[in-house]
Order: sequence, then structure tokens, then C-alpha cells
Amino acid sequence: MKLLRDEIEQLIGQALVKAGISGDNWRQMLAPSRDTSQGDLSLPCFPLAKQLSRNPVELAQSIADEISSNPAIGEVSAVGGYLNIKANVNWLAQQVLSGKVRIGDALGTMNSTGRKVLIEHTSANPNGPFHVGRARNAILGDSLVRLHRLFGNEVRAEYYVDDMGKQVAVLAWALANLSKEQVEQTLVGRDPVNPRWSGKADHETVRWYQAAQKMREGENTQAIEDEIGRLVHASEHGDQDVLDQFESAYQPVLDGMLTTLSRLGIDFDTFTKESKFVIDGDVAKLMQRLSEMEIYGEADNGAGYLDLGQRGLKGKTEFFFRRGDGSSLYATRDIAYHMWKWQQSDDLINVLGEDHKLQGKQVAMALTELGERVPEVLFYSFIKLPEGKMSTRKGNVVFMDDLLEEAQAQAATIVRELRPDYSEEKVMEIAEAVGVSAVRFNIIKVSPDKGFTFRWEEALAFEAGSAPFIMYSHTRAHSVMLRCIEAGADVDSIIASEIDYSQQEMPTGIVELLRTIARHNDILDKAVNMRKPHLFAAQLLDLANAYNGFYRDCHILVEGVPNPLYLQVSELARNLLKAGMQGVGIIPIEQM
RNA sequence: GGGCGUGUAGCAUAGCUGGAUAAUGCAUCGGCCUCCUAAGCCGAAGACCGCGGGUUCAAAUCCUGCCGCGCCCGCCA
Repeated sequence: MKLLRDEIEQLIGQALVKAGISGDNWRQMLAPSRDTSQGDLSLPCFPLAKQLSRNPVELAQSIADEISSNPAIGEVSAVGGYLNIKANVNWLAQQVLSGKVRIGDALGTMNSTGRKVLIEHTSANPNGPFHVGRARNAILGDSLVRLHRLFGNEVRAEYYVDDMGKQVAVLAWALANLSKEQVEQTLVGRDPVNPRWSGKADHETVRWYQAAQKMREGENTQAIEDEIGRLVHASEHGDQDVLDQFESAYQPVLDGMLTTLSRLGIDFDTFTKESKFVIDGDVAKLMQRLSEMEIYGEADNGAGYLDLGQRGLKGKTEFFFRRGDGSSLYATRDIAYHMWKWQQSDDLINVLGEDHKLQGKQVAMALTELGERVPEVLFYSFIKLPEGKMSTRKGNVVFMDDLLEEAQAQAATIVRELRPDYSEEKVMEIAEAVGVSAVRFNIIKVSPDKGFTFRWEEALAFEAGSAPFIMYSHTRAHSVMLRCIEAGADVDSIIASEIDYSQQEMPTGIVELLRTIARHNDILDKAVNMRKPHLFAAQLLDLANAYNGFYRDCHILVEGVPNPLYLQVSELARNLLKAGMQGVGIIPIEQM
């Protein structure tokens, strides 16, 4: 709790100096208490006691005695060598309600740090609909974008469009050479397109890609391979006609994919095409520079690589950046892309699947070699299905479109049951918000480096520990506020009013809520700067839970008259919940 | 074989820049709607923190060796 720490750190420092401790190593030992029933901050005194050859229990006690009179401190205790400090609740209320807690805005541009951050995420090849596994990147990346904005950074969300290379070439070839009949004939035995998504290009056009892939596995494919090879080669040398053909092939598919993301509340500020760096000559210049490096090596056929083994890379040490025919590779273009990105932002963050770890390392080392900075990368593990790895080929996939439909449908069933008086239109609106939020939250709440298994029951759980739990607390807060207005109270002026916080009684519920609120900014900071969105997800659950406890203990509206303190706290919590929910893509509806 | 990651109650997870009695949800058992939305609240029970060593006043957390699982080790993207 930074709020309390800032207030008392100096005081503790003085007490320690008095006791004979010099230096400030103790500062990093002063940490949030593990169990909040014991305090807000704790200082284990063992190492300090050792330094002074004193009894830690006694040392803790003497510091406690020294600092107990500070108005910010409600309770200090020395227990078994730990100094436990609990904030004075009335002081805390005063601090928290006087604007010391930043609410922020995850959607706007309310910048306070002035730091420019470019976050690249998703960047999926435009060759088929999002399945739940691929969508983890988008959900994680977009949450990072939102959390950075909430924190006050100036963020640009970018999608790197893979518009060249073999995958797009296969798609373009198929569209140019196969009729619908040929495609369906080739794919006999496969599940047809779900009628719900007919006409959606990512579901529809992908059939051509799949058919082509299947044909390539068959006999006598040399002619096809040659033609595809010609397209790849042309695209990698910047042939504009071929690149245009590619674009008209992939763009509808990409649009379909973006429609799915948009339903999840995910969008991008900029799209940058991979071909850009070939066309404008950056890649050629880069390859020239790389071939002049001292760790440059060359294969018999003229292919070029950097020997990263000389820089400590273990395993396969040759990092190829140029083919024998002189063309660039994906990784080469990625380096050029990063150099370009560094020209437009203070910080770079990439969201990548764990399969890109080695590649990420190689690109980072090459960038270092070039005297460039290295981007921060958020790696995530894949989502499996109970049956195993997700694979479109085996039909072992859950499409995000289907998941969202199902989520909405199940949420609608629950809303109809719980609120029989709502109109069908309202039911569907609430269900959509609940469905989307639950799907996002279930992915965002777990640590990115944990691989997890997708299960329908869990993805569609709407109870405590899920997005709807948080949404529900928010609607409670909203509804209380409306009640106050209905009762004729001037909510705005009550919120702006000065209260003598030192005179207020503080039931358990409000105490816990105030402490949770006081931690809010600390956790956002950590979540953003350590790239751990799940920490903030947990904070939102804590906040919702604390709000529920407050709601239980502190009746805001009694006989038509709002309690000013309670209303102020409730409104602060509501605003923090709302902004925080937007920070992870939960939709803060006002009624459910 | 090498590199990286992961292993925590029946299940799913948090905690991993070392600190106290290991936290949360689901499932299980019990209680709460004449009172601001019960998608809620209160309580009970449930853990050799993968296994073995080591460092430390203190280890789920750091080091090390095993074991299980995942990802990667293309002149593919």
C-alpha cells in the first residue's frame, strides 16, 4: 500500500536510525502484509536485529513504540519479530476520498505518464477464423493495451499483417485456380461451414486454403508447388502485382477475423504490412548491414546467417536471415519491422505464443548486435482442449465465433430465469455483455505462461470468480446511486462535500473496501509494468468482493436519506470498478 | 539430446524480486431474501506446495539433481 508507505516510511527510517540501523535496505523488506488481518504493511525485523545483535521481538517492539503516534497509523504491533502496521481507517478514508486514488480511463487518452507505448499483438495470419487458442493472443494483447491506457500511457495498438510468404500464396493460388465445386469435392468428409457463419469470409474463404493444402498433400503436385513457389518468390521480391493479388485474397478473411475481435471489444489503431519493409528497401539495407557483422557467416549456396553462438546462444547457433536466392526470411523482416517501430515509440511490447520464444530471442540478439533496443515480450502458452491440441485439420477446435454465440445463449437463459420481467431485447443485450466479458475474463485471469485446457463449463461459468460477479457488484453500486437520486438526493454535491472523516464510525465492510481501494493503483502499476494482466483481474475480483461486504454492512440509503460517507465510498468504488472492468475488457453494464 | 516454460486441496487457479497460520473459485456440507438487485452474503470441511538434496534466523518462492507435462531446436511463417 503505497499510500501508507509514503506516509510512514520516513518515520520508520528515523526510528531505525535511532535504533542504530544505517542504510535503507530495510525499505524493500517493508512489504504488504501477507494476511491483511494483521496489518497493511509489515517489516520483518530479523536481519535488522541480527545486524544489531538484538532480539528481533524486542527491536520490533521498540520501533512500534516509536511510531505509534502518527495519525496515519491505526495500529502497530510487534508480533514474533514482525512489525505490523495497520493504517488508521479514518485517515485512509480521508486519503482515498480526496483524490489520492487514480481512477484512469482505459478507453480514452487521459495520459498522465507521457510515455508512448506501441503494443503489437494478434498479428495472426489471415487464413481462417479465430479459434480459442489463437484468440488468447488478442485477449491478452488487448487487455495490455487497455491496462496501459488505464495506467496513463499513450498506447498504439498494432496488427502486423503477414501479407507475403507461403501461407498467403497458397490462399491466393487456391482462389485463382479452384472453383467452389472443386473445393467442396476436395473437402468431402470435413465438417461443412456452420450455417450461422455462411458468408463470413474467414469461415467461407478458408475452405479454399484448406482444399489447396489437402491437394498439396496428394500426388503430382509439382505444377502447383511451382506456381506457389513462383508467387512466394515474387512477393518476397516486392512484385506489386502479386502483392495486390495476395491482398485481395486475404483482406476479406482478415476483415472476417476482425469482426470476431470487434465483438470481443478488440480493435487496432494501425495495421502494418510485412511487405512494406521489402518494398521500401529497409530489408535490403538491413541484410547488407548484417552481412558486414563480425559474426556473419555464409553457407555454400550464399545463404547468410549470424552466428549467435559467439554471443552465448546455446543450441542451434546459426540464425539465417537471407536465403540462398538472396531473398529475406520472416525473421529478417521482423528485425526491420522492429527498427521501424523504435522510431515511433518509447517502449515496444509484443504479445507472442510460446512457440516464438526462440525466434524472439534471435531477433532480440540481432537487434542488440545492431545497436538497437530490445522489445518487451509477453509470451503465453497455448490453450488445449480436453481431447488434446487444437487443430483445425482434425476438427479439434472451438471457434471464437461459436464460443461467443454459446456464451450469449447461456447467459440469456440465466437472465430470463433471474429477471422474468425484462424484455427480450434487454435480455439479449445483457446476455451479450455477460457472454463477451466472461469469455475474456476466463482467459485473462490466468497467468499467461500457464498452459490451460479449455472447458465449456469453465468458459461459461457465471459465478463468483468470473466476470459476471464483478459486473454484478458494479450494477449494485449503480443501482444504489440511482436510488439515491430517486429519493431526491443531490448525489453530486454529496460526493463533493467535505466530511470530517475522523468522526465516522467504520464497520468491517467499509474498512476492507477502503483497504482494497488503497491497493488498487499499486496493483495496476505491477500488472502493467510486469506485464501480468491477471494480477489486475484478481484485484477486480477483490474489489467486487470487498464492495459486496461493504454493501452488506453499510446501508447507503436509510429511510430515503443517503449516508454521505457511504455514498462517497460507493461512488468511488463504482468508478474504480467501471474503469477497471474496461481495463480488462469487461463491459460495465448498469443493470443485470 | 539441448534450450525455455510448467507441476500448489477432488477440480481449476493465485502467491514465485525468500518472511508469520499457503489465498481464491468450483464441487461437498450447513445457515441467510417482510431491509439499497440472492449472478449475492456468512460458516464448515478439504494441501507430504511433483520427489530428493543444498543455501538461510526463515523456502511454495533461491540453487542443484531427478520425474511428469507443454513448447521450440527449418535457407517455413
